[in-house]
Amino acid sequence: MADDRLSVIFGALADPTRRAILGRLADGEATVTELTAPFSISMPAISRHLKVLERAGLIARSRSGQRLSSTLRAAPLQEATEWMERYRRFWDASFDRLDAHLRQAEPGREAD
Amino acid sequence: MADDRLSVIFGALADPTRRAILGRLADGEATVTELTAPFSISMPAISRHLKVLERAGLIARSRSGQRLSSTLRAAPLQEATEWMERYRRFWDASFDRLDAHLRQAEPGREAD
DNA sequence: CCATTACTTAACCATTCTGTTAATTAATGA
DNA sequence: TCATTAATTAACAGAATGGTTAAGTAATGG
Repeated sequence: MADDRLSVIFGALADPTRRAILGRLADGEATVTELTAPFSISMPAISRHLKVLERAGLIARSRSGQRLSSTLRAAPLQEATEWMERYRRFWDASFDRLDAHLRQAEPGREAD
Repeated sequence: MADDRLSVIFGALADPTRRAILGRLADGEATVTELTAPFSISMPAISRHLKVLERAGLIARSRSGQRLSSTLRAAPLQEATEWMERYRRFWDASFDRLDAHLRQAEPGREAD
């Protein structure tokens, strides 16, 4: 995967296990053991998913004794959303001028 | 990559070349040749990027004679955005109740 | 028809990803 | 101090990714 910021963020979100982990963390911080429990994969596998999420800035980790807790950090989701905003006009009801431009560019085709 | 819908969408967005292609298509449809021009990679490589985008529903393709045009389809971005909405409260100013819950879950830690 | 243009498919290669099990490190607590 | 618990690191395997060049397919136009 490319190592630019958005690629790292989208890449982190491109895995259902990692998205499920974020879902769990929305209910509050959790240890690696707790995050492993709901899944049928090994702890080392979860450990590496957490590293991917951490690299993307989607979680922060803090040790308290033996336990290593992960906390959700949603700022990167905002970055991702902001990137997508650029395309919002393509799915919005207010399609207007641009829609016209596209139709004109290939007159024979209708939007599906 | 997992083949569930969101993974396919996020996976498609996790590559800078593919995001650049979407950026180009925001200005109107384009042929494979036109999409290849700005990059230093081969046409077969672009062709496969387009397949990935098509699988994600991010582009639609239509042949008109020899030319095979790609058009932006932003609906999947809306799906992705809707998934992220679930986490909006974590980056929003209106942090309120949830923020309190998180602080309580690990009293010794402050949000960064 | 036949050369050219537009694009895809095939075959290959290197790298990265996701999982495994086994070994290691670090902190606790009896 | 030493066994236990929590988690990471190491070493490995298989599949997926992203690029290449070469070959194949399809439409055009002279």
